[in-house]
Amino acid sequence: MSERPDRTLRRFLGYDMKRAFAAIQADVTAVLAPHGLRMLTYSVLTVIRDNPGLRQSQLSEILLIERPNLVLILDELEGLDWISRTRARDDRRAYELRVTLKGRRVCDRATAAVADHDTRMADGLTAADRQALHLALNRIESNGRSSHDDADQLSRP
Amino acid sequence: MSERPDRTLRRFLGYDMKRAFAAIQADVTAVLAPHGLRMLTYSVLTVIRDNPGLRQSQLSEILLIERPNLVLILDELEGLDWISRTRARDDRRAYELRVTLKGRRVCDRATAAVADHDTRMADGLTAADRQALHLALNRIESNGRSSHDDADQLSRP
DNA sequence: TATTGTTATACTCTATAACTATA
DNA sequence: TATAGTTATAGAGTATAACAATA
Repeated sequence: MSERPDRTLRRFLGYDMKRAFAAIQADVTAVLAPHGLRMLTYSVLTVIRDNPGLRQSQLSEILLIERPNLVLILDELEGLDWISRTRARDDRRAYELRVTLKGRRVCDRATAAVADHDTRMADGLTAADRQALHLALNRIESNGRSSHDDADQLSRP
Repeated sequence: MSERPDRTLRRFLGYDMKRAFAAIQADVTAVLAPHGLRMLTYSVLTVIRDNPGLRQSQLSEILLIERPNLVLILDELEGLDWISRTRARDDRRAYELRVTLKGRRVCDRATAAVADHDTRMADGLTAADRQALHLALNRIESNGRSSHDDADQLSRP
């Protein structure tokens, strides 16, 4: 086996990103576990915390989670009494999502732990490096959205 | 719903990375599909192409794929006659992996397509931006490995 | 007729234990 | 006894179709 056995793949941003993200995911999963959360449940809880009264369909769009998959995650959080679903007065099909007092405590502690984790993962990067990384990642995300939109346009002319 | 409903999560590199990687993954999956490949099968094929005679356990370590999961991927590639498994002469437990002529053509065409995709996803980034991004991602991957090693040390003092 | 939330289902990727055959 | 490859299996995460209640 040669010195850099994945040299062809290492030229691609996607490959480096998959590996860097796998490292982050493993670490943040371990960080969240003691709080009773996973990446998905944590991000759902946090977005509801930031947007009281949010509907499930809105949450689904924000976090790019299909509505059917969101139902189970919300069932879990509701079962723990960390969020509440209350029927919307103006549209009785929809639920308004809110984080309970208990859920707020869990969410805030978890956010502190995740912030620590994030700092650790960025060790060796300057503030400018971090900022540039955020910008580059946002650019890539947006490039992906564009090419997806293009495909949509092509398939429905 | 507020203007930036995921503002808390957007502060974290992991969140931006998950979204950027999801965009890349969706795009590269669509790019590879016409070649009969997925991300996993493509990366396996490419690493074998770069390292003829590689053993499955080595491949497993390089790509961070558990050996049992690799077996099915190799079965698939072997079934397509894109790779060959031949018993090693010096160790009759192991297989030597090689890409067939047919597999080489598929792999090279796919690599050209993935290179295109990679360029598209990096649209708007300068060569220096790209270079910095590679370095930052490698740094994060390595930070992840360190914290994992630390945990290992702690659990076996 | 369209939308909100839901159920059922299937597919991919990942992870672990236990087996076989060789070493 | 240890290692290489394999089998079986289970768990996440993700995706789509179809349904009931409501708009």
